[in-house]
Amino acid sequence: MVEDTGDFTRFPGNLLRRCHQVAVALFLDECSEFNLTPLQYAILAALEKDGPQDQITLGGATAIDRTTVTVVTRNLEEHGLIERKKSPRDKRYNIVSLTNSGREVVRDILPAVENAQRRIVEPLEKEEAVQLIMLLEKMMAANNKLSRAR
Amino acid sequence: MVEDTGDFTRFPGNLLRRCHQVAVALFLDECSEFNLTPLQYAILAALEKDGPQDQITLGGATAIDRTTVTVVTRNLEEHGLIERKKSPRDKRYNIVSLTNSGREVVRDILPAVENAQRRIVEPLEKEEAVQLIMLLEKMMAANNKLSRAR
DNA sequence: TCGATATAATCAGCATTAGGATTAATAGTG
DNA sequence: CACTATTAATCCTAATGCTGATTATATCGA
Repeated sequence: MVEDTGDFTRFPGNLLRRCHQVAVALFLDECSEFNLTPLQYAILAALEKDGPQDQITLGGATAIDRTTVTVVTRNLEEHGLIERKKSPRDKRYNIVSLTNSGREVVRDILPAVENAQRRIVEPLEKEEAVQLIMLLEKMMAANNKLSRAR
Repeated sequence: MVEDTGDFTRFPGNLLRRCHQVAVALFLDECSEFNLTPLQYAILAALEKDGPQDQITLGGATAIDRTTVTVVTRNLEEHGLIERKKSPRDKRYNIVSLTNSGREVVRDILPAVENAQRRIVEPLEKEEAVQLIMLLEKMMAANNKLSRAR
């Protein structure tokens, strides 16, 4: 019996990488007309839900690393979907807020985003999809502290 | 009833992104002394399993995009873990093979890689972990064609 | 044989993810 | 008040991932 050097392609880490690839591809496919990436959408959705906030808070709400938040928000600002202003109280903070244009986009894109999410779990039975989401949330909650963007 | 603009943080795509983040972080933590990333390991493991092969085949075996294979193999070559030679039969092909040093590393690192995989699913019950792997594989198999690295 | 087609690898460019260093600003302590 | 520590944002670097273009090579059909 030599066969216990597991097949790497079936390791959880590798499966998560590939499923994530697929999820991004489906998102981009469904949302192509809006020219928004998953991260850009996550930022806009967080701003719509919780209102204007600084970049660290935004990173916490979306689980996006602080340096990535810098890049993504700069990009969204250049496209006119958000504004960034230094807080007058504490000039270290950039307060990020939706523009009217951004508010419009984040609403209009929602059906496409939901289609993408549907397609991601489409190969699964309904109960399986529910189960998957539950398991992923459980894993994530426990390993919360491991990625810099809490 | 207004509450059907779902919470983006619980969408499958977002959960997959975050779980993948965690998986990469755990891999790097466990394997830090070997200075190998998950993709570098995937390439070495595929070479150990299937022997010397061209970059397209390698990309197929690991589900890594062809341009990423170019970057990762160049890096591994610079570190002396693999060799790349033009096939004499067809000079379009780079035939990639493990060096002795690479063969050594891919064997020595295995326990650390397995520890990482264990830690990824550690928050789950044993049957839950099995279920998760099954569900991820099912999703992936069905959406196979969606990412360039088949 | 010549021309069109196909294929492997690479490159350029952009987005995502993170670590580490730096800068600017604030807060806290003696 | 001055010195220290902390914190938010940014920059640099590097790895991952994909699109599209280019180059070199090979193949197939007329």
